[in-house]
Amino acid sequence: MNKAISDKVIGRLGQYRRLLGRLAEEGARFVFSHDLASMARVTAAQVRRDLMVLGASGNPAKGYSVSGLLEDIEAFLDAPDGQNVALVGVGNLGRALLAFFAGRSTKLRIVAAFDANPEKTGRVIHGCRCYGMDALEAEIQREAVTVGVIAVPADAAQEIAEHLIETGIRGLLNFAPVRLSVPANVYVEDIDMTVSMERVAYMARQNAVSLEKL
Amino acid sequence: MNKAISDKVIGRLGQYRRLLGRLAEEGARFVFSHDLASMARVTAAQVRRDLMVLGASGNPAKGYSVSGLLEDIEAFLDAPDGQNVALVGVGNLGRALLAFFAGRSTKLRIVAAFDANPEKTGRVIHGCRCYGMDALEAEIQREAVTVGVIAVPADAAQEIAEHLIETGIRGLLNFAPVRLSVPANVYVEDIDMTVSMERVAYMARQNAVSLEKL
DNA sequence: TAGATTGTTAATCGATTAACAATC
DNA sequence: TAGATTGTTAATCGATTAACAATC
Repeated sequence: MNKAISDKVIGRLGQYRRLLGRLAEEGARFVFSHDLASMARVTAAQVRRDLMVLGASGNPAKGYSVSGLLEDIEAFLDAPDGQNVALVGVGNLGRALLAFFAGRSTKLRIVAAFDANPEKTGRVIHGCRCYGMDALEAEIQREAVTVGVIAVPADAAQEIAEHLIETGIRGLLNFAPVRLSVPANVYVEDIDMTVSMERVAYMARQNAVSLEKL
Repeated sequence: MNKAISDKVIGRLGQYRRLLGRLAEEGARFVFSHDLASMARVTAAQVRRDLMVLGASGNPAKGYSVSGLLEDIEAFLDAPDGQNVALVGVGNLGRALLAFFAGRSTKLRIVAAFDANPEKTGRVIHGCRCYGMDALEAEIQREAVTVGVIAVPADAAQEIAEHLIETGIRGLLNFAPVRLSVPANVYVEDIDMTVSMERVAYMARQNAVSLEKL
């Protein structure tokens, strides 16, 4: 029924949560839509609309309750029992991801890492055990993994994606610079650092040029 | 004058280039819009529109020339003399980025890395020299850096961004999970892995649920 | 030629924003 | 109360897609 909620809204809710967490630490009890808006770089109307979608409500005099909003967003975004994540590819990027997410959240845990290179398997990196590719299916099922992270070279990514989907995974975070072809019931988010870097470079140049014109 | 070109188009052109590079390696001379479309997960009309914006043209009988398109996209996306990039933050992620971009492109080079931790400076990592923060301004000017990559913890990111902007940088790729506040003439692209991971987890759950309903 | 694709305009779609009555 | 914000609908905006004449 809440199928209509787009991934953009989900992303913004994630951002609001982070800001609210910071506000809660600072001891703030209430927050207005425009405060969240300026911190998340969206409009106040957008914030109100997102919170309306969420079913959260505020008060014209005080704004929204920080703790209430945090609870509402958590109830919406998080799986009650958390979700387990598997990482494939323990190269530089893979290890950075393990470090980045280690202990960051109790709801999303990278519980297993996999690599084709035997030198990288059999150890524990940033608290995560690394297995060979032959252990993939068994470990994913044992740990009830629902999210896969692909951090392998471009030419291996499609095969790995198919392998992960076969085990039942329905969400992939893909760092390989290729477009994966997947069934419609699998969500893929691409983080394409090559494209991002090129885009930033182009836009930087445009901004530098427009500066010269002044 | 080509100010109207959005960053979305820039991103797609980057993707087309990658696909075209692969096609060129395979020896393909010509390509139809629908071939590029299926590989880049967009519509054929979208591809034609993007190429029209670029000023490239094709032929109803043969399609587009692979090499011609590559040249056109390069002429559009790349700075003739290349652009230099500076990385700030030589942690796990920073080192992964150095490895990822090392030797990948002759047009975009990470020419200097900076870190506040003296243990990380004074060495060369994946071909890139690492400096202390005090060398930032001098090195950026010496190397004529135009793009900055921020790979520091969230609480240091805003300060670093301001520092980079002071040196004249107009494009930032930000991996820190904060929204940077920057002047309008600075382009920031956020790669927020926390938000991405949460979104994938949510969508994976939705897809798993809709699967159960069948 | 017949059939398919390009180039480009018009129509559609979805998301964002503006607006304002209701509320505190 | 007066002033500001919330909740929500209507208007706007921009990007995507459909459509089709021109072209090979």
